[in-house]
Amino acid sequence: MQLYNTISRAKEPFVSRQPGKVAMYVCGITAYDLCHIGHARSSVVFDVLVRHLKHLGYDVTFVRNFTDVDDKIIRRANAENVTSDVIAERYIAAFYEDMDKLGILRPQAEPRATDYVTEMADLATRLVETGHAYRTPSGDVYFRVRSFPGYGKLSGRDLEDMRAGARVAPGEEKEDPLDFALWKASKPGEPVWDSPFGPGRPGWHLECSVMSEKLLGLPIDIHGGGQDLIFPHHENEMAQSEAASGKTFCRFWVHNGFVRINTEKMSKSLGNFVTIRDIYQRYLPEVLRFFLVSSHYRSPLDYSDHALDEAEKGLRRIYAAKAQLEAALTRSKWSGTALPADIPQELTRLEEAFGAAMDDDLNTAQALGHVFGAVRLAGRVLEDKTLAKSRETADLARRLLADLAAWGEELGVFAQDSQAFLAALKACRAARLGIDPARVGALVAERQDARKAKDFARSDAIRDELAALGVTVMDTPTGPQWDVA
RNA sequence: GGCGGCAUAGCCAAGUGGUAAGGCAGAGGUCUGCAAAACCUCCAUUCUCCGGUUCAAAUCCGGAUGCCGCCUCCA
Repeated sequence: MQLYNTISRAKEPFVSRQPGKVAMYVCGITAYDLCHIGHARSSVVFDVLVRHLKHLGYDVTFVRNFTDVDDKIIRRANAENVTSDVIAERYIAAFYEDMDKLGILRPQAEPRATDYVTEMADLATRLVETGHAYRTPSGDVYFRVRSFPGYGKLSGRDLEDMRAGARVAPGEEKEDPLDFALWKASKPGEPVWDSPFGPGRPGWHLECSVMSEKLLGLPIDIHGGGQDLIFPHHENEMAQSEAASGKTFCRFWVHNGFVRINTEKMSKSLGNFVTIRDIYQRYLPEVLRFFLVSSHYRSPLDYSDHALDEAEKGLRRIYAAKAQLEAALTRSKWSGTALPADIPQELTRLEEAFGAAMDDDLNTAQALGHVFGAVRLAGRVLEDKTLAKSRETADLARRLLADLAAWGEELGVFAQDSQAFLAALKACRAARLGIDPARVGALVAERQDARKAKDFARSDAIRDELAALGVTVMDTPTGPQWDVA
């Protein structure tokens, strides 16, 4: 497959360091608050990447960390008068709750920074010994940026440009304003560990360097995260790891685009974030996931209720097609009518196109276009009264269902029982719009009585009443069905 | 100030040299008591604007305009 590599700014053919095996590391969350849609996007993007690599036959070792020591966690812990680990545990549990509903597969390892403090101090020690880092009188340890010639190669800037940046303020004890902390001397009210540098705590960038090397070995195949991590986090990780090991740190750097709200980045600092839980109150988790995979992972994605409404409609149509295919297969007698050859050929084309889209830097938006192609194909065949009875149609329907399952496996959608999903969706939409199912049910029954009595004026009047509530009625061979308009 | 990205129909969104996927909305039709759903058909001679390269450009180059991001914690 082709994968866009941030460091080369180009799509490259993905080749793993070891045939058939992929070592992948993604920066996880800092556990200090509930996750928002931006976290959902990042998680879904790398989940889809893992799923696609597995589909291609790779044995994927996926590591995603939890940052459980950090300024923001400490601040929150102090505000609530509890320890940092209480805060971290709380938000890690919340993370799992949110992400499990989104269908995010669990990684092979989920290391926590606090379990690797000794190794982090060791790495800092090595860097000091080799001249890549230095200690300060107050007990901090800084990475010496100018000791690493490649600094800036990931984010595409050079040291002089960065130094010219007006907002880089020199730290009092730093040799260079760009030097960053590997170890911070202890301060009152902060978690503390012993180290060769005295009591303190590790800097943020160190944990990913240590845990990726320890759990995966260098060079790792894929390192992922949001685009906001490119600088300084990933640049610093790479500098530390490569300076210490002399090896390439990572072969493919993959970064997802931001979720925006009113064309601005959604972020904690701007305060314009919507939590995953906010969404779950009004939309099914799978709707959120479908929305997230409906555009390319590197593009900015504008969040709005309207966009989720559209995703919901699209997903509903696919599940409705799945239900229709399943219903068609319940027929007991089949005819020998031949299906026109172009129909299975069209499906073959769609199957190939889906795979090609996924192989092209995970083009899920294009892949989804082919899913809809299959949905239309299913409708076309099932709509034809003669073809619908054909044994060859049954074969095609089974193949379409298998395709939907396989495609859904890669994208992490379409896996639910179709009837259960459609019922849940209906209930969710009714609740969102304040529609009372009992009242609707009574009106539908009343309308059906009127229809049986051929009192169409009355039945149409009831339908208008239902429409005013936001409900549409469908008369099917098995009786009336209603849904939220 | 430095570095980078984006600009495609009413809305969302694929498409990196060969003549504009897909979804939503909309119009007409089939079906239906009428509808809805589903299906069929239609819906960008054109890709922010101005130049240039080329037989050929939404796609490459230069410029303009607008929006966004990173440079500070951030997926």
